[in-house]
Amino acid sequence: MKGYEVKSEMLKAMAHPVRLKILSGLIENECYVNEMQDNLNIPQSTVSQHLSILKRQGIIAPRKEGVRTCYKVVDKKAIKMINILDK
Amino acid sequence: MKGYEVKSEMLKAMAHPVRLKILSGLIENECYVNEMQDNLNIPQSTVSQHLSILKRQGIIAPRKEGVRTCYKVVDKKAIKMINILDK
DNA sequence: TCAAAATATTGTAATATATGGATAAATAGA
DNA sequence: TCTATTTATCCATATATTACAATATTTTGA
Repeated sequence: MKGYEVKSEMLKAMAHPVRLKILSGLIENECYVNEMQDNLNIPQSTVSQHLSILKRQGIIAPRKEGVRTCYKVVDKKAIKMINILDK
Repeated sequence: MKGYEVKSEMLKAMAHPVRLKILSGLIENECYVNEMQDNLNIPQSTVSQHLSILKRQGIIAPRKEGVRTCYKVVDKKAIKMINILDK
């Protein structure tokens, strides 16, 4: 059952409307947290927590640039799944 | 944001180890509830509830055969996503 | 009609997830 | 060093999900 748990963790990380929106955006272009915040219109701490869920699963990765952080999607499976959902 | 909610509902329906296992099995062969039960080794009501979550999302569909019910996967996207997870 | 078998539904307690304010940490520039 | 900016973390509360026993429903066959 272990394999199913790992897979379900990945799906769970993606299975939230805000996180799906973040991922869709990040697939188009990598993006800074403050930009996402403006785009999503939800509190900063909420954005940060959603990002940390995606990061913990290895779906996105941060790159520090001075005081800002730029995230991008690094998981190919996540990209493929988003594409399937979009069809 | 509506589209993201719809998509996240589908992912949430799939994002559980038992439901992933059910789906993997059903992709191989359609199957009766009592068979799944034997296979999963969890209470009947629990199996039934997982099936109803997948059914509500239109991922699987039942076919009544006498007193038994045979389920199969009817959502192509779900199949594709499972395949991606399996790679 | 009655009983047995298969499945669904309901009630509820335990657990997990989500939200947002408050606060902390890191960095750059004055 | 002090301040402003950006991001992360912590905490409490609200909401959602999960599990399973108990019960109901449906169907078949005696």
